[in-house]
Amino acid sequence: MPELPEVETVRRGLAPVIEGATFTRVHIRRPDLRKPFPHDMAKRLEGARIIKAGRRSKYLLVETELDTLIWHLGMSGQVRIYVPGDAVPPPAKHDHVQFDLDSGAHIVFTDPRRFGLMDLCPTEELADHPLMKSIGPEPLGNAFSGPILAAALKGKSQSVKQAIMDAKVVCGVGNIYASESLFRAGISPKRKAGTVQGVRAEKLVVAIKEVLSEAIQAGGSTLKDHRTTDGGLGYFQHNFAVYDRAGEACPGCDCDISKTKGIQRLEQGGRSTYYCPRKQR
DNA sequence: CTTTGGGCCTGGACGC
DNA sequence: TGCGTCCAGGCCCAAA
Repeated sequence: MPELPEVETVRRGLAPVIEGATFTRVHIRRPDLRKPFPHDMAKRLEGARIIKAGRRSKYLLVETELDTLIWHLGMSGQVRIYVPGDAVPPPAKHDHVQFDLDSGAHIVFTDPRRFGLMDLCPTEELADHPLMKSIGPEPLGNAFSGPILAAALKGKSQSVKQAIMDAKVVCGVGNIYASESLFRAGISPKRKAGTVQGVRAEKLVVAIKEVLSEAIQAGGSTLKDHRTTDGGLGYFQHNFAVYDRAGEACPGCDCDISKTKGIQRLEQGGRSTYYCPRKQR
């Protein structure tokens, strides 16, 4: 399910298809996902021209002349794009929302677990929207740096893994990329967040930026023609160093796996963490 | 204020 | 084949 790279991949797939187009019809096939849809969502979008397909954290932001559609893919959300001329199949069980555009394109949102979310907000009030206003720095932006991360972690007693998954510290880092980033930075997921300062914080920031950027690159390669897209993982899962690899050797491992037992899995805050106890301290 | 734990949903993988 | 259990990429909220 979508972490930031997957959401960004979807955004890049959507942008050339929807920017400049106008919603002609919005089909809403159930009253809610994680939260109820705005009661007038279809009415407010139909006839509105799309200015931009944006993203903040893991939220897609479809900006129209008046309102911005705030769109979260949840755990299992997928977006399919049908360009003009494509046949749109009849709605499947979990196809909850469909957008028809004046260009003849169609966008279908599928979300079996229904942890996704859609809301509307007048564009000029977006920054004050409850879902937007307490989000921390974008991991790929210049405002996310070693000193900024160190300051955000200072005094925190929780684990660094849980801390970097807190969107107020840095947004967009989910369960997979938290493990991957910590491995790359050589930092134990169990380390107390407050002790990640100075060079460690700098290394972690670099690792997060690299891991997310590489994942976006890999995701982008799966939709070269920008015809279809989905909320899946692209090809990056083949590049996971530690995630879901308990018992395996980590990349570049030179220890005796029969003795060290390789990559370890542990549970933090009810979520799985994967790490190498020898390389991460 | 920070931190933890439960809850929201369905489906797929696995063991018996 | 079926049934139960566990697990899954996110996030909010109540409670401590």
